[in-house]
Amino acid sequence: MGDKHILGDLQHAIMRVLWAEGEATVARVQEALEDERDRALTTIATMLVKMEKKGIVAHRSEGRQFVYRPLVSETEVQRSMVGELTDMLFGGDVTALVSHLLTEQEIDDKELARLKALIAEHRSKERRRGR
Amino acid sequence: MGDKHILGDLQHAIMRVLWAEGEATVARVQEALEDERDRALTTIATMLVKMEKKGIVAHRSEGRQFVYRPLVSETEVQRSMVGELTDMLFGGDVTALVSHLLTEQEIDDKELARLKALIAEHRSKERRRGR
DNA sequence: GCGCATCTACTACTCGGGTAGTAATACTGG
DNA sequence: CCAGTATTACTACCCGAGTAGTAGATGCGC
Repeated sequence: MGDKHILGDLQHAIMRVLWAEGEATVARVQEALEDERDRALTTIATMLVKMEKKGIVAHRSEGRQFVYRPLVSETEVQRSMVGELTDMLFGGDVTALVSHLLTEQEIDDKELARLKALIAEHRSKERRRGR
Repeated sequence: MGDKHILGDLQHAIMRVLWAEGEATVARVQEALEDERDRALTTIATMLVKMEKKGIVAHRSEGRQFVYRPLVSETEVQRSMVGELTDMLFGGDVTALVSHLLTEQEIDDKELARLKALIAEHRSKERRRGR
């Protein structure tokens, strides 16, 4: 649970397929990833084995092929990885990260407006929850 | 320049020392990192060689020891790594990242207030620049 | 049933981060 | 000048991500 769900590129790409489809065979994963890059079936299969060993996916047999499903949610992975990065780059200070986003990452007025709305919305949500 | 300044844990720890001190010898870096974890001098030295090969630090000789200095700024590294993560986890959508921070990462009222202030400040800055 | 296609299993290799021992070298104190 | 110390150079590992070939098993078409 509280594990480090830090995924590499391919692992994450595979997870995205599984999250989107609920579950998928090796062939299906490969197919879904085909436009991004062409990888051998065995590459996907090997990776899935490693991922299962790590405990982030599981499989069941359907006929003679394996159907894989995710064991961690996208949100969990996001939390892990964003948290990791925030710690590493900003000493765990979330506002420092947001500040960086505002000043160093290109953000246009439209996005800024959405951010403002997000924060306003969040505040009211907090209040509604009785904070 | 536009390179991928994606650093591992140790590399980043070393960079933090160099950023803080401007430049430092191997021994100084090790000393600064001592409280975090005890690593052999040669570990730091080897890493610095690899980092120099990557082009993110450089050294000059002072007597018989090397004095290393950073060749990339902290901001550049933050931009690279935050950008990378934003692409990987949120399809490049910065507002999605902020939204995640608001809903999934624990943010208290004080931080929220600071965020609001940040955004307000940023907006006025934009306006001042004539956007 | 034979042969071909499809799958998984196993094995192997590259690469970069991380860690460190040992060798060579240069300096320093007595 | 000589022994010990500090410092870099070289070498060697381990590990996990990623990539894929080959082998072995299993099902399918005819």
